[in-house]
Amino acid sequence: MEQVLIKDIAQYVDKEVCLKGWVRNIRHSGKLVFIILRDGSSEIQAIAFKPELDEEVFERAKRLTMESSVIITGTPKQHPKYEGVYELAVTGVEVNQLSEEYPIGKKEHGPDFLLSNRHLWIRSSKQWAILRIRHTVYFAICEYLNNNDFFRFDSPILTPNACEGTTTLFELDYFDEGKAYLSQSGQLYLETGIMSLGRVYDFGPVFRAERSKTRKHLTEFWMMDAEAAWVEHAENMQIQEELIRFVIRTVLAKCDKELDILERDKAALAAADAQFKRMTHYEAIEYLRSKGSEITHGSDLGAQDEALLTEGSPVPIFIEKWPKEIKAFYMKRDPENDNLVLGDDLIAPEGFGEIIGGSQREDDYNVLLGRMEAEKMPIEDYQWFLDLRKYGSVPHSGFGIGLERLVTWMSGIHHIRETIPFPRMIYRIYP
RNA sequence: UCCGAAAUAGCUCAGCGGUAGAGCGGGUGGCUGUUAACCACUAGGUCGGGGGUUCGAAUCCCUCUUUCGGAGCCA
Repeated sequence: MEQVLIKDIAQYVDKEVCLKGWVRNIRHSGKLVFIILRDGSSEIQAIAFKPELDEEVFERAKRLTMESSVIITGTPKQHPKYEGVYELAVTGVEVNQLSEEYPIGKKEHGPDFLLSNRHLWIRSSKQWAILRIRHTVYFAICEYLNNNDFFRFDSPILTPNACEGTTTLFELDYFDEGKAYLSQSGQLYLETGIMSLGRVYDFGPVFRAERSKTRKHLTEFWMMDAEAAWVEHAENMQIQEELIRFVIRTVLAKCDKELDILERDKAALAAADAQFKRMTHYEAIEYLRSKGSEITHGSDLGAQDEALLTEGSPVPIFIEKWPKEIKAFYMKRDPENDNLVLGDDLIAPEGFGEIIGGSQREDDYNVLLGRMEAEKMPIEDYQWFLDLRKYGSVPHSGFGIGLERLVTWMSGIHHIRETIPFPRMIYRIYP
């Protein structure tokens, strides 16, 4: 008998098949047992009817518990009430392992309990949907980049120095070489790659020892950094926009069922696939002040400001040309205004906040050295980075996307902690 | 780190000075169409730890611990 996945069940109507999976829920009604079986690919209701089964098989079905692993044989049928829904008329039940009392019940649970049981929580349908969207977003990003001449260029996770300041690094002992740090961004290494491959990206975990406690922060998260030679500020934003719009389209096309499970507003997501707005930092501050914000020129945007800015906008908004004081040392000066840098942040609509930070990079040796000295950075540690401006420097730009932030937005969920299998937060490292 | 909230059955919570409660989950039984199924019965608690007030504390006060929400920083 053929073993099949539940997602393919429609192709096997009236043919006896074998399904291997777990019991999501079970209900009895006298001579009937209803088993919700899930197998990773999807779920189906299996029905054991006493008069049609051996006493022993029916008893086994009746004794199943939530999350037991089972091998069920049966015949797929069209559901008597719902068109396009299939159920399985059970012919055989083999218990692989009978689950003990399962901790996660059918009623609501608190976040502390669920996070402590994250290893089991991921089986729940919403978590299943989010993890599948994460998978889709991850590969959509790679697909777009691969199709646009970017090459995968993996940055190291163990690094001898900081990318942007030194207050938020996880520190560890590295043999006799002194301290090493967990990477908080692969960007500086990525800049070396463009001189070999032209356009490159990395995608992996990065670490920030910030004592942040919000629904948008993790201490370990996955970031995609992209970097391209000969690309300047305007084109950099164009690439970001095309990439994000490609991700939106891919998620809408491939994750319809997942979005339904999460009750995501798909129309809002589809509406974001249109020309993104662009605002300078100065314009953004003016706009926010006109809306009643107390924010001043020269300040960074707070969470409330980001929400206020995107309120009523169906599309993401680029904030570009930032005051140099509040942005990183490696960003290139705006040729039109020496006080500004050619950086851009992309703010997602619907209050999901910043999902991309990017910039054109400073490519002049002396200007860059000046910035680094002004910030009292240890120049000797960054000699390799400065070398890039000595040997065939080119205008170049890049950006970083926080995978979990993007998945939070796509999924329309409240908290970033559900977008990664095992979230790492300031007060949580188990399981 | 700062501000706020919470901790009672395995889970979600009610009880807020006078005998420890419900729903879900567990167990036993019933039901031929259930879909967070339903119905009956049943087991299950050092009320986060410590100290205090009181004739009497889950309840009031102090303290510690843990967690949650928010801020700052950022993706």
